Amino acid sequence: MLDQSPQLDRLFHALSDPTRRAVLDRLTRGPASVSELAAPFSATLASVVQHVQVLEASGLIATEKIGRTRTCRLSADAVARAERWLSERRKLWEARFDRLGALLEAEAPPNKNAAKRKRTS
Amino acid sequence: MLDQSPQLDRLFHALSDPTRRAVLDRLTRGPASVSELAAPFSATLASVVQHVQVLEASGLIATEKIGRTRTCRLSADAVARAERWLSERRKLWEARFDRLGALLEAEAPPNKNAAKRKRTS
DNA sequence: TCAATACTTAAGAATATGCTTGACTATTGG
DNA sequence: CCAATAGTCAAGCATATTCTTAAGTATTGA
Repeated sequence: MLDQSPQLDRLFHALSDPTRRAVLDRLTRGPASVSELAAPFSATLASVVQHVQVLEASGLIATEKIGRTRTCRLSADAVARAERWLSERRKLWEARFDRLGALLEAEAPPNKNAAKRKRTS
Repeated sequence: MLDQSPQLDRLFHALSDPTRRAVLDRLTRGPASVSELAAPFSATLASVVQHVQVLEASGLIATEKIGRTRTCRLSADAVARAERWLSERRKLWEARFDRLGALLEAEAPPNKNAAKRKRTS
């Protein structure tokens, strides 16, 4: 299994900002230029350009510059990737929960091998 | 529709760190104490405590202190909430993509009302 | 050609994050 | 009681993030 950490880092970090999520929301209604994305916000164009760069680096959107305008569009792939990561964990957890059952769960003895050291470097 | 921005901020921010995601992974295998969570990492206990606090504030995990040990467990609800947010956007996007079709999509004229000002405050 | 448009880049300031060390508190086993 | 255990808290530090302003580039329409 390859290490997809940096990619997931960028993906979830990109999603953690409300302005960027609003940009994604706008893009679900279709492609838009950077200026169009900036219009609804109390933000300078430069600021929105930076958000767009973060979104593009995360893979959540793709952009294409034609003439002097840059058109941005959502990339369903990256959204699906983040969704899948979450889905896998939720399913694992729910499967485990189902196996044990609520009653047994309530009295399950905690794992016994505690950490012996402060660091593991 | 209530503003769930701060909650989603915390949720995705919590997911954006590899150590925290590893902690979540560990917790899909069952509850664990803070020391047990710290054991696999090159991190001090204090550092892991801080990550646990971030995860708890995001709602992704719940913790309970019994005696001197704090037991952490995954909260499927929050995971499902993040998953749902992504799923909604992906579906919107895919639905739109399907409606237009790949061919029409390739020549769809971009939205015409461009931004006229730098700020909207 | 020339001014407006649509970014783009750079630099700086304010704030947030993540990590470390060190001190401190609460429990627990002997 | 006492030492070890499991965490907790508070600083401090380095880096990252986000926003702003200002200046610069590439296109486009008249």
